[in-house]
Amino acid sequence: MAPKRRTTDESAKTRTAILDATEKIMREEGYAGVSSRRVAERAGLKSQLVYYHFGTMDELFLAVYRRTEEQFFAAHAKAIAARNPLRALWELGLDPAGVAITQEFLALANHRKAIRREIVQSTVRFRSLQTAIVERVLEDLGMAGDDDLAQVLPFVIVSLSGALVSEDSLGISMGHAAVRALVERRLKAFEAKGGRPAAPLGPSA
Amino acid sequence: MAPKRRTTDESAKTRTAILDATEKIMREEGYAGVSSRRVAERAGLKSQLVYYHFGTMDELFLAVYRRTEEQFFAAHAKAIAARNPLRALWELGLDPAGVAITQEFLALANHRKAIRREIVQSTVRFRSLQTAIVERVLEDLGMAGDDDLAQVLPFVIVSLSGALVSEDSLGISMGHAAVRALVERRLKAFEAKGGRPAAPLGPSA
DNA sequence: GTCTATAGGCCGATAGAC
DNA sequence: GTCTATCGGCCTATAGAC
Repeated sequence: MAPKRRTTDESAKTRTAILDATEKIMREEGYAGVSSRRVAERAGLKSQLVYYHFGTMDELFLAVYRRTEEQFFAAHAKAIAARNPLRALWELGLDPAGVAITQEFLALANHRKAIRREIVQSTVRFRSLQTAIVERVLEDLGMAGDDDLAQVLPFVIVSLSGALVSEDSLGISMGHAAVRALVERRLKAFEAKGGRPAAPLGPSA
Repeated sequence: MAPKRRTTDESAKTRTAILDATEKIMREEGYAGVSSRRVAERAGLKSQLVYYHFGTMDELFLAVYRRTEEQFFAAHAKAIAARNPLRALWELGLDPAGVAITQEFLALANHRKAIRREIVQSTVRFRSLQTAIVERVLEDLGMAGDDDLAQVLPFVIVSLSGALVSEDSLGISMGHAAVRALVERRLKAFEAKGGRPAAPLGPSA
């Protein structure tokens, strides 16, 4: 088990080294590449220290997840304060580092119960936050009350950006330029407050 | 190594049993749950037979992938022939079975080189097929030549449906109703040939 | 084509010395 | 808090009998 009292001293340095090594391996080789021995090797220490500091591998994964979550939350706070929060959200979703680690944890959630609970909770929490951000944007545009749009926009932004980045990392780029161009037009329409989108996503004649 | 000459006889039955067992485990526990021993146990035979018939675990994964790919291709052929191919594509993307196995293979592609190549190729192939389907729909609507739309629509349809199903499987449903409603409106607009979408995804006043 | 047997490796996790 | 030593388990893959 992890010690209840973190002695404030140099134990924290070891913990951080373990967390860093775990995160790196997840990014480079996926969660399946993480083992106590390989983490320790990366961090330059013995594998048993992983168990001393985190108890089980599940708890290690959770610790990495919580740390990532905090960084993600901070990024959202910045997005709220941005000149165009929608664009900020879009660019946040296009960050390859964020997408890679998020997808690893999603895959992990698919077959580790303890981790699934945590991920479901935090996904809902972030979606709520994003919805709130969008609601404020809509308010500023005098479009308040369109609850559907406030829920749809974060979902679409996150899904599309995630898919783009994910395919990019595999070397697939087919159709990406067209998708980015479309989103760009929409974002500009929102920026030119009150403007109608350049081309509705459907038949127009 | 797998035998070059498949003796047409009962060897094929064993191969199929191994493929079935592998696919089931991937669906239920993810690719990380697949091992020669567990596959064999599921199929009611000895683990060494997996190596006799497929050589390595990588080749086993590839064999399962190719089989899945064929089924997916057949589903696309059906979609082409459907009354509304766009809706058929959307419903194809909402099939939980298809999404689950696709995501497992995508995760696998992230850290198995041999499998990545195959998946990248087939993703591009399917995207091309989907683009062709959409192009034909646009032609019928007298909207031919909008290359951007023909590329964007498949990407959006696949991304959004995939995200919906993926979250559903984790028990997340926040905003899903709104997204489905929006897509429904768009699909209806395409069906009512020439109709304008009910609500453009952006500021309208 | 299927069997038994086995080599050789990495894994999570624990016990106990210092 | 970090070390050495170790247990028991599951893994990929191969050799060789039938």
